[in-house]
Amino acid sequence: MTVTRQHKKVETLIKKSWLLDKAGMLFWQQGYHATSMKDIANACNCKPANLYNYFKNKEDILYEVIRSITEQGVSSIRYLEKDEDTSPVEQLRSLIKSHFRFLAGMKQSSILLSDTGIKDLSIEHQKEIIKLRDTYDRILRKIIERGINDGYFAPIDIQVVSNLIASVVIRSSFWFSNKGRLTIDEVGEIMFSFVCNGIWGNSNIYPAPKQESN
Amino acid sequence: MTVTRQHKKVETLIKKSWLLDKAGMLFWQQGYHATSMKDIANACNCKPANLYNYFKNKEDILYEVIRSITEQGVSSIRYLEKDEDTSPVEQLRSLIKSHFRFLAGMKQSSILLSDTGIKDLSIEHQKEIIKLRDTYDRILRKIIERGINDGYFAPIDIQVVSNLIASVVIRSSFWFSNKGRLTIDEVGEIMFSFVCNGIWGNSNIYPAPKQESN
DNA sequence: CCTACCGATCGGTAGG
DNA sequence: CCTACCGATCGGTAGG
Repeated sequence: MTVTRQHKKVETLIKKSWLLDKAGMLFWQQGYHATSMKDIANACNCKPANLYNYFKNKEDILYEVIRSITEQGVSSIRYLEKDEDTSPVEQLRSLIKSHFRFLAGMKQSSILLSDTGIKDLSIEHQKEIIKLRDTYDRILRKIIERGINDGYFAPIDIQVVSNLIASVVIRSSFWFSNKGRLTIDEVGEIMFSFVCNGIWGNSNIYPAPKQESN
Repeated sequence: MTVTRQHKKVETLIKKSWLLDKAGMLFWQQGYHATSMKDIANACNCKPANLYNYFKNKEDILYEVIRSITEQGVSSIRYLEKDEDTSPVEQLRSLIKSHFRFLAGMKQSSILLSDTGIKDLSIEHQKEIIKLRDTYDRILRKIIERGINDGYFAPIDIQVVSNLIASVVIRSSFWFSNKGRLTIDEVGEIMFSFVCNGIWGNSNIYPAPKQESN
């Protein structure tokens, strides 16, 4: 009995995440408001009314889609949070490449959906998503801070520069194409080099702690 | 007679651009599909039917809004196109600061509307907008190319790096706030320094032509 | 620049 | 998971 009930529950969850995947694809392709419950139902081979057995309403579907994407994004770099041993430079490289790999790897350029869709969420749901994003920012800022303290990076404005770095990675998932000249990891490497050295610095030399001479 | 007719025409154009301003604001705040013709009419103190005296249909309004924004954006840096005398470094600084000033200066973070709205345009309209954007990319790439040839910048991947630079500027208009700690020009300066030197380089030294020694 | 109106579609519910 | 149905609103037109 209990086993059967749990089995039912698991099946429902699997089906639910499958529905979310279909809905997310449509939201991304057409936009939230341009996608009707009928559209979603058609993509899922069921009737609109059935969707209400899985979700409270349309906004609830959007929320679950965005939350899932955001959580995955944060998860892709969370392993860096507790690590205090690795050099900040290597951590930054990991963060950039991991996050870019995640963003560019999705068939959907999901970030656009998150950016525009957030305003269609209830205030409570908006807050939850923003809280999740803050985790990402916190990890990035901590790496930069350590890098500055340890003499790897110049004494830059942490707040602004962490935003600049995130901007590069996030926005790049926009123009990147799998069919292009370069692979995800090649672009990731160029991106890391750009963040470290800019367009002036030598792209083959990565930061090492500065000498305390001058 | 002719004078009166022209006068009429001018008045219509003024009214039209006023309507576009109102519509653009709504599209940006709520999204294209979430904004109804009635919403626009209400904001313009008229009836929905009247809007069809100025625009063919709803898509036409969106097109004119996006085209206007994109044209203004390109115009803000077009003065750099023919200039071959100024140093590429100074040109890059100008481009970054001009474009960022434009983006951050609008009450609307209009880039989001352009990004998401473009898919709601007809194919022909999409092509026109993309063509306009190409002008921007071309100007930026030319500056970088000159910078590399003249020895100001490292021999970087022009295509990728120009995308990275544009990403920084465009995405930054997202998180920038007028009520924040820094002014538009201060952030612009940090942005320029970041692009030139990365987080490793000294933020007070800008590129000078490299010596041909090694 | 308006009133009056159109068919189509929307998100969501009742009830099984 | 469905059929049947709801009131509300949509973009757009006719005609003046």
